[in-house]
Amino acid sequence: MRKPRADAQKNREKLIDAAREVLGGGGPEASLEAVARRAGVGIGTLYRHFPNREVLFHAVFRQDLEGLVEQAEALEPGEAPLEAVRGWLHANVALVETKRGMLGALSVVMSEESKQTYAELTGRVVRALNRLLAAGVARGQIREGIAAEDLLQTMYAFCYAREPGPEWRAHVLRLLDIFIDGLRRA
Amino acid sequence: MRKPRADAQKNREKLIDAAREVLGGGGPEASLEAVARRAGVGIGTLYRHFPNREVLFHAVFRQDLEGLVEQAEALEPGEAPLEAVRGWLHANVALVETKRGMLGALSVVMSEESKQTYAELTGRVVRALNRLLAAGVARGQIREGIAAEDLLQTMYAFCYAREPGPEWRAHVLRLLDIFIDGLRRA
DNA sequence: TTGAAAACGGAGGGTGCCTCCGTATTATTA
DNA sequence: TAATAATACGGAGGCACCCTCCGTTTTCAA
Repeated sequence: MRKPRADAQKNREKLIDAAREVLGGGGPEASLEAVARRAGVGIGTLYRHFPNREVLFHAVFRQDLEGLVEQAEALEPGEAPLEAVRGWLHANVALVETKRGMLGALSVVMSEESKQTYAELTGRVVRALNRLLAAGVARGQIREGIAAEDLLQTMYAFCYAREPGPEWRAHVLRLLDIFIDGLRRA
Repeated sequence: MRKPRADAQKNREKLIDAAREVLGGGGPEASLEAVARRAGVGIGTLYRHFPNREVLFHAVFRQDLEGLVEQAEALEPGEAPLEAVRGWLHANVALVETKRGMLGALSVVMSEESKQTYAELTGRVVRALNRLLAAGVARGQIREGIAAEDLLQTMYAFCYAREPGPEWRAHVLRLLDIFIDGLRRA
């Protein structure tokens, strides 16, 4: 088993980046040939790396999710742990905004492998958020009895309660901020 | 302004029926050429009647909705008004089941005309349901303070709370039946 | 340096979208 | 009823996209 070729890896990256731009901007229906063009790569190369649209979606989404997870793990409670939480939730809302279309197009059935990957990633997020929450509680800044899952669930509920539109993000963030303010120790 | 041609009207009907079958069964992405074939009509005829996919969706949906409205208006309170309500709600769930994909594909922006049409149809449904509810209350069979809008909202909430799947309909109907049982005068 | 493994690109066959226009059908007029 | 004008029909054709296949090019390792 020889070392993977460098050009293959580079093209893979280029394709994922191109897909993020093209499929994010033009909606999940955008042409895969446009993605290949944007990546400066032949259509055959795209299909070799990603045998269908969905696999490509997953690759983009997984990479973005990983970024978000790392961001969460890098957060330091510092002076204002609640503000750290707020910032991270805002970033997550932004991700939902760009990925909504793609996520809707993902089949409900995932491979065992993807399921495991996602479970692991959300596990890491939950641990990171819980660490921040615990720090806030220890400092007497955040009320007790709140779990990371509560935050995530609330955030997704706000995201999906309203249909996409020009005001969507502002609306979601406003509700979210009210909720976050409610987390402060009275 | 002469009388509309009979063949045109007939083809329009055939196309709507074909669209209901093809787009209902094969999902909203199914080919419009398949719809035309199924209707036994040229593709040009389809496009003359329905300049794009969405207009065709609306036509199918509007017709189904009209059927449901007429069904509601035909209901007689009779001995068991609550059972009449239950039957109608079940029919509505069935409609949601077949139309879910299509509805999702409908653009959020509708013409003023469609909006008015739908508003009028739901108005008629509300009146019909309220009539049944009032009859039930008068007979002492249904608790007071329930409005048609409550029923519709509850039904849609159950429909959209769960993702589509093999158990979807049974699950929705079960929750709905529990709710309806709760409407009985204690 | 060299050759096999790995990856590349894009032509090609299939399908769908939508338009356009010559042909056929229908309603009206005489 | 026959002629005519309005209306509708069908499907060929042009374009884009999907995906596969394979001759060519690049890379890695011996």
